[in-house]
Amino acid sequence: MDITTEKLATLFPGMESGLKEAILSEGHVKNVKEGELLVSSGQYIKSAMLVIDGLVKVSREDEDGKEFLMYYLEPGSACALSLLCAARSEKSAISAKAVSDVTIITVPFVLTETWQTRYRTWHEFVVATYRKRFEELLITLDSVAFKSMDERLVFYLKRQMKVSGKLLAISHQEIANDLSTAREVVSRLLKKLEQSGAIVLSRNHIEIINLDKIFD
Amino acid sequence: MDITTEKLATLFPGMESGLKEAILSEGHVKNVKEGELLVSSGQYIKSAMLVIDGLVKVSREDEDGKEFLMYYLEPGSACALSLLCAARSEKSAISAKAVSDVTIITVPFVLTETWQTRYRTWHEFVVATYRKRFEELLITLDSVAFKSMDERLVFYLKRQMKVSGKLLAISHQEIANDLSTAREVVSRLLKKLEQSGAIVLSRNHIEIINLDKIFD
DNA sequence: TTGCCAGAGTGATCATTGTCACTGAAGTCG
DNA sequence: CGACTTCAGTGACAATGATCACTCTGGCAA
Repeated sequence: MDITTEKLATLFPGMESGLKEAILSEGHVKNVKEGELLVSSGQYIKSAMLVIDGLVKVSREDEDGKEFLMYYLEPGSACALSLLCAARSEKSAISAKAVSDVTIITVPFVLTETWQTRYRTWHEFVVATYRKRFEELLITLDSVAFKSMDERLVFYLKRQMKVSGKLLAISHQEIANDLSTAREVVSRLLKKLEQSGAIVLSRNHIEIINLDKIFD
Repeated sequence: MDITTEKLATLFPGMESGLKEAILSEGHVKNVKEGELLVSSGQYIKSAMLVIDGLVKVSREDEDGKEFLMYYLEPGSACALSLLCAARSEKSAISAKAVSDVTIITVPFVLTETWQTRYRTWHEFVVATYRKRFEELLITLDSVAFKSMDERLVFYLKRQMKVSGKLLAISHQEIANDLSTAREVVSRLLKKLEQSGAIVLSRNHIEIINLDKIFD
């Protein structure tokens, strides 16, 4: 893929032009096919990653393989983890997976560290990224801590709708993984939502009609 | 309380001396009594807060008053929230409470923003703080997402022990709040821990004997 | 076409947690 | 010393979610 300064300007509006040029000249463009992992659990990260195209799903995994959706990264966002590099974690770890075909730019940390002082807007970008991820993580935490499964499912479907529209090509099993529960539970709750008219179920996909009537 | 540059140097080892002087001259020292709130839920934050003395408990609250322990702030740490200022949040919010008598230094954001460029070590401190809180939040999230109540309780007691020693002056109700569950549940599980010899229960306090035998 | 398989639906049952309704027990303050 | 209040213990029961054991269905491949 060909990435221009204009493209970067649209994705990262606040950045000064010198920084954008540096990203283009120093960064490595990388394409990742749908379904592949950008970061697998337990791996060391030594580059910052900027999402240019596609959708990235960031999950947490525990020691025995259970996983858990944290948030999605859309074009114009960076992987905070790559920035914070929580690498030496003991038990649980993080994985990033391409939901669609994805294009990213990677920049070694050695370089981004020098950017911190050289480019004011890089620093701003890093702090904004932290803030954004922190907030998303808090929202995720809220839903786990305070909500029951049916509410969490509705919340999940709303989030899915935001990133991929009203027609979701996703299996019950996958939803169950993201919510860290069992497929049967998801099936039953989806059935209830269908009966209430909020969604329509078909094999391998779910059509969202209206989730707003459900709760709040 | 009298705060010297030496005191700051011990608490914030990495900081350049100019920054430490700036903190002393520009910051406001504030004492908060045990049990009082530094930040109450839903409030706007317009200053950074550096913890000098005492222990601060940071919790999340949802719309109907249920709360939830996020992490503790010890001397030498900053409130990331004050740095990220997630103020405009809709439903849930954050509160910070003094567990013991606390001394903090507050610095208006207007000032800290200029520090970002003026003092390299301030920027480093901010990023390190983000990273630290993010990791702690992830660990909290793990325990909620993957663990059952008895495991979470043990995890909680271990964390308490780290911040306040083997003798915990805390009621079952308070533990229940922190874990976002019911007092009865906590009572029952504590009883089980006592029977297994891991702790000793008394009125208004819990003595920790050995939590290591319990789970891994 | 037939057979196979992954995804989905469902009932039965169990374990965990939440809720209710109490009883005691230990301060504490007039 | 009562009278009150707060904290803790406990049994009974409800509700939620996890697990097991199936069946059913549509699509794909041999």
